[in-house]
Amino acid sequence: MSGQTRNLRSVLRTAGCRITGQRKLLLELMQIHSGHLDAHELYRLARERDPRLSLSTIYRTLGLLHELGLVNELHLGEEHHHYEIAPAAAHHHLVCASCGKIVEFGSSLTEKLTAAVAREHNFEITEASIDLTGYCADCRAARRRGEAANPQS
Amino acid sequence: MSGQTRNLRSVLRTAGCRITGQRKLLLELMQIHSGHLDAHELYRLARERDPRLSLSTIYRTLGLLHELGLVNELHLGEEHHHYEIAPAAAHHHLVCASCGKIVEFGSSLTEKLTAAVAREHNFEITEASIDLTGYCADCRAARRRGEAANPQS
DNA sequence: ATGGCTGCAAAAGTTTTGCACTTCT
DNA sequence: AGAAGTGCAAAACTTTTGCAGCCAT
Repeated sequence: MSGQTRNLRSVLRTAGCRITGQRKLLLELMQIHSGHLDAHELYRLARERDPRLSLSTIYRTLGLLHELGLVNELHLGEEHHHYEIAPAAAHHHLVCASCGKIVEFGSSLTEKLTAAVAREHNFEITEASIDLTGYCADCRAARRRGEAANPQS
Repeated sequence: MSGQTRNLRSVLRTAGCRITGQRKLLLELMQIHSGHLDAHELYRLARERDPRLSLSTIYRTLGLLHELGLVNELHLGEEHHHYEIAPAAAHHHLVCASCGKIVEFGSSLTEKLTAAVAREHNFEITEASIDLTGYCADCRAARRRGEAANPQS
């Protein structure tokens, strides 16, 4: 678990940033919940371990990590931002509208797509965000059985 | 111009909603500026014609139109929401990070992509949002000449 | 020791809501 | 007339900022 942690820390250090307890904690939490956290969720988790940690620190840290390219800022649902540790390989999101489950996917088609669009519109593309929404197999099955879908834990 | 307007109005009417002056105005503005407006921009434009119109009405109207599927809610930049009249054919967005220009694109590749992902993950996909960010030809040229990029009007 | 980082509190910005009043049908 | 819609003001919520003190380096 600490291989990736050390990696992230070294980027911070190289950038001339200090490795504080708060930053260590947040980095670790983002890795454990390798998924997609929003600021409040992260705040809640962090305060279980360090009750004095403030929401400003969350935002400042996420902003910093985002600037350094260590985390991505996602705009998935209708609401606020979500963040994820920036993956080495590009990937995108498939969201279940019923239970909120988020599945990551990657596909060679996505690269073909961005290349085609870049060529056609003479853009230099630096970021691609592909978010698909729909219903997962579980929720479709539950719906067929007349059950309510349960939101993700 | 009123062909599309009548179309939108009839959807409202069918849904049992009233056609008020405010709604007519907002619908018309969204069509004239067929592009991607945020709530404040729309508010500003609307008040030029009806200075009493309130921001709540903007949000309530956009929410209503969104529910009826007449407008899409976009989460392009980092900030607040943008809205656009829902196009008949799916299209997606290419945003210049320098001048803010938004280009719409559609591609048969996008449909292949969603179909492939749906099959692979056993999802029923209802919405696809593909947003590419980068630099347009103009801004790249300006940068080469050492000029600052001008934000879009 | 010193400058970056944090917590706190307050502000700024976006979106929602309660309520009295207006207006479409 | 009656219900849906609106304006206004206030609240809720997310995110940012100023500042005094703290702590990695």
